[in-house]
Amino acid sequence: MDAFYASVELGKRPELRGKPVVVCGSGPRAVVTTASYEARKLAGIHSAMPAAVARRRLPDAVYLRPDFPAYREASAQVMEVLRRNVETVEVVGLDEAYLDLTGLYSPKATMRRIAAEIRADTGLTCSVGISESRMLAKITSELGKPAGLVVLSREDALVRFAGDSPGLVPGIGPKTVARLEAIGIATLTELARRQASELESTFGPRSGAWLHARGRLWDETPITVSRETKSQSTEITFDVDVRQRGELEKHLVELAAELCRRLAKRELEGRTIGIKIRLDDWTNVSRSHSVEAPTNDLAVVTRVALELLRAYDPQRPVRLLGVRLASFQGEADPVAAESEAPAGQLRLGFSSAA
DNA sequence: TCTGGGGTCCTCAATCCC
DNA sequence: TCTGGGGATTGAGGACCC
Repeated sequence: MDAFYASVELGKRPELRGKPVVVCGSGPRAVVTTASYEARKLAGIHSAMPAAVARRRLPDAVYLRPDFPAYREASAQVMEVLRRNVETVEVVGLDEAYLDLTGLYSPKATMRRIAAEIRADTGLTCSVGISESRMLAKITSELGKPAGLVVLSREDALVRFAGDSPGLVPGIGPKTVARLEAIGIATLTELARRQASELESTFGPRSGAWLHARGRLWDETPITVSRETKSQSTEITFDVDVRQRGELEKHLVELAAELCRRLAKRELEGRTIGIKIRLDDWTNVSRSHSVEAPTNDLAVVTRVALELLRAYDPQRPVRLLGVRLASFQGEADPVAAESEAPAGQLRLGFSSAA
């Protein structure tokens, strides 16, 4: 979806159309969640940018608090359109999905129709990429933003992106780009030319093999209809770093209560209770402990979380505090039953409606 | 006024068990 | 009995994504 949160806001308040709109939190440490294309164009505002920087660059933009219930509602409508048109839909976050178009007579016509339906039902636009794999569909969908539809084969992509940074591939982030550059790899073509053995010795067997495949824009990740929840967490970044242990413990108790409330709602129970701490110097620390039996019991989660905090006993001011539960038991979540897309002999096209 | 919140997956080391 | 090699599990840390 294009500038999803901002676009939903524009639907709620059409009088803002054409103006730069930025969705972000209100605190001193808030970051930008979404910027409308006007805000991007005018001042280079993008998601994850500190809200304070955005306000300095573009004081006259419209700044809005996120309204997640509205985004969830809009997202559900969009996904409903996808599911009524295509059998295998993998939802990734509120504003992105992969569709298995294998076997369709005309993937392009189908996606044009779906995009039009989404627009008719929700007033929102999306960008579509159609290609031979999940990864290529995603890369391709970026080319058409906003509201575009692009079809690109792997063969054409290899030519088109030959001189681009490997960072173009989803999953290759800034750290990996830097490590690749350090061994003389700055372009996709250079990555594609390296032996698997060399990449494996630098990055380890799994990551090396993965990079070797991605360098040739090769990807066989299946489209999976639904995924099991592996963990759930709640965290808070304080407006001002916290030094007092008592205050930290008070926040931890509140976080545990919030987490348990959400876990209970989804009937999730887990064995591994963890805490996460970010200190003022940005070092991250996590501690966890596994209990005998799966639980979402407030008393147990709170007790273990407090024990972990007391054992670690932060020696610097704390910026962020979080609680997490993981190692969930099998079929606790009714919507989480795993199901995989049919393998599809003739992989004509996958598409991403990112 | 520098850097959110909610996730997934991977690596590596230690430990236990077969 | 000694030794070694695998798995599986835990725990910590980090990269990455929406």
